[in-house]
Amino acid sequence: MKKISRRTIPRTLLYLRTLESLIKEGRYTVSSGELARITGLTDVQIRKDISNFGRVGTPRIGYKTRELKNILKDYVLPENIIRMVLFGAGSLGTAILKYPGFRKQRLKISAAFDKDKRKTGKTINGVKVYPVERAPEVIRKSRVDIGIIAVPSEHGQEVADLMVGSGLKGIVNFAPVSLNLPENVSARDIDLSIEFLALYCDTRM
Amino acid sequence: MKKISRRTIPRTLLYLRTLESLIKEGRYTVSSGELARITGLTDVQIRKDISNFGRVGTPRIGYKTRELKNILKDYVLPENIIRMVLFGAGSLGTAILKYPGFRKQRLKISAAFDKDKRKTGKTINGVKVYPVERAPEVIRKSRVDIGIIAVPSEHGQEVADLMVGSGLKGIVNFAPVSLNLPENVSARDIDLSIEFLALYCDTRM
DNA sequence: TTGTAATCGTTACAAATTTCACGATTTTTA
DNA sequence: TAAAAATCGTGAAATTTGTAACGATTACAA
Repeated sequence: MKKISRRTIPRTLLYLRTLESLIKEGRYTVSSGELARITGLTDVQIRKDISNFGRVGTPRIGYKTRELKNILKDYVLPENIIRMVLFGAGSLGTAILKYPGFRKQRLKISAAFDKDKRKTGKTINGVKVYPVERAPEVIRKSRVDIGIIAVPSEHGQEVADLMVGSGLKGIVNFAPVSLNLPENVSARDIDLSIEFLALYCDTRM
Repeated sequence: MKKISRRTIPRTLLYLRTLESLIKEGRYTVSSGELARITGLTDVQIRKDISNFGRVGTPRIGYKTRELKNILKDYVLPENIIRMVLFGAGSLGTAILKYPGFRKQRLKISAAFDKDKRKTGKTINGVKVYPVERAPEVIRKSRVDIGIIAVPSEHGQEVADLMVGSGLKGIVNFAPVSLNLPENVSARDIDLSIEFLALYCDTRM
């Protein structure tokens, strides 16, 4: 299995999203050129990315939407559901729990945790909110893959430590703080202020 | 003014965040090595990024936290407040309206818009929710820089068109759909499913 | 059946980004 | 005062990423 370059992965997920939308519209085929117009990337890049996954297109026609979707899925989607847990049932945490886009993807939030006793015990969008103390136990019991940090930044590190201690290997961190993590744990930081300010810089150049 | 490479901008914003935190702890100086340990980047990359902004460090000492902060600010933060508007006052929109990290940065949401008459008229965290029809008028009146899309994906494009029509030059798009935008409008897409799935791929490699 | 147009896949090329290596500078210490 | 230690800044090398060019392939039309 060919090694896939770091940046092609999110692009491939984007192709998948696009293909699913085209399939829903009833489209049977699509060319790299059209995918380029839709996604804002270039046709060459799309062909090159797809060539990682084998010779799958047909000259003069393009790609069969369903076939390409299935091939890409093999590389970037897991066979089973990805189980996630969420820390922090504030407004951001609640928004994540209610996010409708996870259902189609194979993403599922198994449990949520919060420090605040007024929030624990509730169920938000079908997900139970436990007190943080129960996190290690609940995580171990249900084979969780990814943890989400949606707590105030001053508690980010302690929550991260708790996750690492419970065996999680992937963290998505919405708290605007740099986490100190062991080598074998992957993280993805989403700092809204940085996203917005970076966009602002883009508009000025 | 030297041209700053695309990827150094978000890193510079990260340095700024880190410096502000160090300053709050009372630190006067910091070395590239320590910034590297905190942020997870390498010391060379940090020195090289900073060298874009002039010779500001002192050998054997490192960087003065306040001085470096002020210099970086000049390059990546605007003089004035950045005004933003939000489309979609659902749970994600509400979370963005309540996001506490914007206050320290120079980011301010001036107004929100929603289609749903049950949501309009309210005020969420001090921000008034208007019916979408009033968007062009409100945007023009208050010199807005950036628009945020937090509506269901099937309405993403129409909202984007409305934003472009109202003169916005930057869009942050949380809807999992590719927007068709004119050349002169910058966009940043944040698709939560893609973020989570990409992280999952990272954990498997 | 042959020619033509559209599109893919791939090799070579270019650009951007990161890493390396090391000289220069400054503080501290002997 | 001279040597040592720590750190910066930077040109060059290496790597990664993206782009261009173009031959190969296929469907379709004449």
